[in-house]
Amino acid sequence: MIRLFDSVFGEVRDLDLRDPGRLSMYVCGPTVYDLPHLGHGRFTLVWDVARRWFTFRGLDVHFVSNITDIDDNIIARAEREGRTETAVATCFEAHWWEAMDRIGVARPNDVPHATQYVAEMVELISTLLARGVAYPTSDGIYFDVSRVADYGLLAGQPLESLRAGARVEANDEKRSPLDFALWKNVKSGEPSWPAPFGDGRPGWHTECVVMSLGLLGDGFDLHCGGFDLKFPHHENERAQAVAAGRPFARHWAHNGWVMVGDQKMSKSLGNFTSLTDLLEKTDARAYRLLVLRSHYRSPIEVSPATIADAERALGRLDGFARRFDLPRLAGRRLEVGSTFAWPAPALELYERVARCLDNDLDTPLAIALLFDALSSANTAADRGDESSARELALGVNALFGALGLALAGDGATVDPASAALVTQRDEARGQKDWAEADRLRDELVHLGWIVEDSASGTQIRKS
RNA sequence: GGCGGCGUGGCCGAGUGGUUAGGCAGGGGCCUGCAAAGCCCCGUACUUGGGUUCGAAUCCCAACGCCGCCUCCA
Repeated sequence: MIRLFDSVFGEVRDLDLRDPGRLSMYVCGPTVYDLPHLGHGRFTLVWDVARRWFTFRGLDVHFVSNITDIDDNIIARAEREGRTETAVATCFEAHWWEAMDRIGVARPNDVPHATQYVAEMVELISTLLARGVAYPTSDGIYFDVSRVADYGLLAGQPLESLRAGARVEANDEKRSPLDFALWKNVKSGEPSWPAPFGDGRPGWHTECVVMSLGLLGDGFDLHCGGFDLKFPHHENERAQAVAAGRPFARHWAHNGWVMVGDQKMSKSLGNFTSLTDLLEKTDARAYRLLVLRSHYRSPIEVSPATIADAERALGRLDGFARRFDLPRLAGRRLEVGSTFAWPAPALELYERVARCLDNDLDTPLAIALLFDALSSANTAADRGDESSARELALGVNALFGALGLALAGDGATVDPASAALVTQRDEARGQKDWAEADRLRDELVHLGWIVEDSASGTQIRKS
């Protein structure tokens, strides 16, 4: 049984699925008006890991994540740069997928785009108007939050206390500061779609509720996103579904954010680093390992120091993969646990790791167990027990693969000149000509190789 | 003001009422011609002050410090 912290109940609960064996999950995706930043990297990695693990455990996962391709920020950027909104969205969506590919985030089963669902949004807004839970103002259609009895469920506080903390908005026709725009009336020069209540464009909160229900159906299993989306975004999505009489997500899960120093990385603070920049100078797997080493609900510190730390740890994993010549797993493919043959020591490891991950995705504990197993395998190999060492190593590799972390066992191709130096060095060593052996090693190092001696002779790899 | 979270060894980062988290860095050792890799050992940590308990980093109370949401945000 998979258990996950549910944001509504504030506790870890059994994942109670709509259809046993099948899991429908929706993750709020990006608004494509700028390069993806580290926060995007974290949430996509967290939910990619979740999806991979659920799949590994045998669930048939239907994973949907959207692209918001129309909103104020896109319009503003288009205007500033003299491009069309479509051009801006297309450009940054391309950057998005490039980054996703590089950090090894598997593509969702469906990627709805907001602009493709406008007709359904218009329909929902019409329903809400007909039911009297939405009302027009001079600049659009608003949702009346007072009409949803349990508004504040996700925020964890009642409407009245939310209202007390809301900032005062000057000169507004809104009935409550908490009411939100379902539809924004067309302004000159801005893209718009026709609607019986006036041409315009949809509000952000309306997009996700329509797309999630549209692709996953009423009462889908799991709705995920960053903690900062819990309120008001998810609250408002839910409010619309409830007001329209449609069962919404059965479970809610939220991930912690990326910290820069002591502060949250956020748009308003302008302190974000683009994921694209990070990937320029870092092995993308290091970011995945960094994410895996802390719990998904905890904040993580991403800095040159923590990234470097993860890179060194990754180096150890890669050395392990080389030692046992492990097959490279976990690319675009989602692994399924039942397809692996688990020898006894590996099976025990799998069961222990599964206990951690099934329990609210405790990846840090799982990683700790995997590092322990790695040491055990090395120890076994050191004392000459090659076969059980290898069995355990294969298990470690399969489990890292399950989490989307490919251990790199395959070395770089060795050019003939370097290969010749290796041969000469082995000969020199055979004759105990240490001076010559050291000279040849220096030469290889100079060529950019890391030189390691082993029982089977000189091994080199790129540094 | 309301709601929520956090404070762990040099750094990152888990954790549970009583037995080793783990990684990285550092020190010592084994192995090795030397090195690298690997293995073994070591630092005996838990913001502060009370309390509950045979026993608390883990539960309760208080204090201090920090962060977040209530506005765009993943």
